[in-house]
Amino acid sequence: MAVNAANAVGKRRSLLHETRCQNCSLSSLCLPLALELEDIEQFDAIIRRRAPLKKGESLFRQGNAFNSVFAVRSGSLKQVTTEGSGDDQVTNFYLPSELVGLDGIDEQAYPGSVIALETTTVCEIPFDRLDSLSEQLPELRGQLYRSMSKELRDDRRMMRLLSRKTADQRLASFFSSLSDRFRRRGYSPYSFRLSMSRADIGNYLGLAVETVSRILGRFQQQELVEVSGREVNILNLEALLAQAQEEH
Amino acid sequence: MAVNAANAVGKRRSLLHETRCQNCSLSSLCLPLALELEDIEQFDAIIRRRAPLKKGESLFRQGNAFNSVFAVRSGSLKQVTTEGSGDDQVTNFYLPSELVGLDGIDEQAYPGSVIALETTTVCEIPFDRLDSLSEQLPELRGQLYRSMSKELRDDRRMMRLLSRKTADQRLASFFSSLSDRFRRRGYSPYSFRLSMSRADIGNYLGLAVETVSRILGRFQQQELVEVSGREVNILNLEALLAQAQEEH
DNA sequence: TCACCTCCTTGACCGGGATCATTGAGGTAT
DNA sequence: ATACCTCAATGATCCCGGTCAAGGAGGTGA
Repeated sequence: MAVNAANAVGKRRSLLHETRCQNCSLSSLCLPLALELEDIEQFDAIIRRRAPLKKGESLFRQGNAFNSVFAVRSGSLKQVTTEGSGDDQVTNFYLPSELVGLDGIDEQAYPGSVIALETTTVCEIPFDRLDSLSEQLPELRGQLYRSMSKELRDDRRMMRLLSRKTADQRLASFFSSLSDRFRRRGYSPYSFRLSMSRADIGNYLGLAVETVSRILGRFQQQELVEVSGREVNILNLEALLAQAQEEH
Repeated sequence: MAVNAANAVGKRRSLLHETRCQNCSLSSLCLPLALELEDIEQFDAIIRRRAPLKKGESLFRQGNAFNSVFAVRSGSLKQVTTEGSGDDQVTNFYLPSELVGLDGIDEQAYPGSVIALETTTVCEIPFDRLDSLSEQLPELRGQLYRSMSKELRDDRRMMRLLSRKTADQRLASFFSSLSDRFRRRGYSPYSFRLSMSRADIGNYLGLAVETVSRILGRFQQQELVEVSGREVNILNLEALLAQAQEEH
């Protein structure tokens, strides 16, 4: 018992240290992006630390009351919306520094479940506190507007992908986009591990799993990528980008 | 000349009268939704009146610098994004009270052109003024967050439509959604005029024009709707809704 | 009134990707 | 090891909706 208490204290301390915005390697991408050091402290003060989620655990479930948005700190998640009986739709993947839950503001409930694809840590940001802080900090407010606006833009891009692109182009886009997101986060844009299954990818891109498999095979023959299970090696990023943007 | 000047004054006066938020029949749907009367006046003060757009004229073009968001006052518009050479994509239709341009905040440029589908009037809301006003008026800020959040949610719904629904379901959804939007605005949910062409509808829904035509034909045979040119009569809204939501 | 648009409808055909079915491969508990 | 399970790859078949082609239909200007 005494040991447990000591552990708990030690754990809390290191957790606090690890998770202060001031020390966070993601701060140049995350919400506090535009803030001065002293403002970051204010922002930091409203953030709640969360125990890491294990693979498959949900951050929240569809329909849960909306209270907070979350910034991904490490790991990754998927957003899944269920309509009717068992017809799931993966509507987003979230990587570190990205904001989860913004689409719940309007109806004060989350419109989809968000599920960890691997061990994942997030920062919880109670929305009412964020809102009132954004009253005092115009930069924070601006950053919040920008985050939502960017998500809108990304959504439009996704719609274009879903309504106009072939299966090949969809996968090429998907890998290009992942590559770019990893690059921005300081990881290798050429070599990474997919945290989502083929089924998730297919569902997200509006394709059958079989199609995903087949096209990955084709991409390997064309020596665009090298895929082994969930390990991805991009061999020819330019060609992949070209594929992705090709006219029909 | 004198006559013209008199006309101009008269016109301006009536325009002012017509377009004050306090008198606007849309205020219960529009941005000032949550505001007290005196706050509405503040909000009203930052709004710029615009000359009506004629059919086919653009409110702004893709790539134009972002300065304002716009609230539709009457008429309707489409948002079109062009990528590469000539490959247009209709990403949205806007009806009265809806906000246009929110997806331009992030990159300070509009990601698509917005074009009037008929004679259309809009209220221009300079974003920097809106932002600073939102600092003083928490309700306005909340409403702005909600608007963006709602658009995110609608986008997710659209993605689901594009990636999982059959052509029939897409058109059923489209008509249901239009019907609902008209109802909320106090128009008949059963009988309305489409301001967009079949080509626009097809493009928006990710379908060929021919498919749109054929399915409209089928819907008429099934006595779900009655369509003559752009006049629509919904005969069986329940069945249409059922179609739209059907599992696969 | 006629020619000329643009928009819409309808028919015939074809292909990309879904679906169904089987096999392989990796991971884990017994 | 073995059995079991989930995930991925591959083959065979089918069908929805795209594409191509050819008319209507309505609107507009000379």
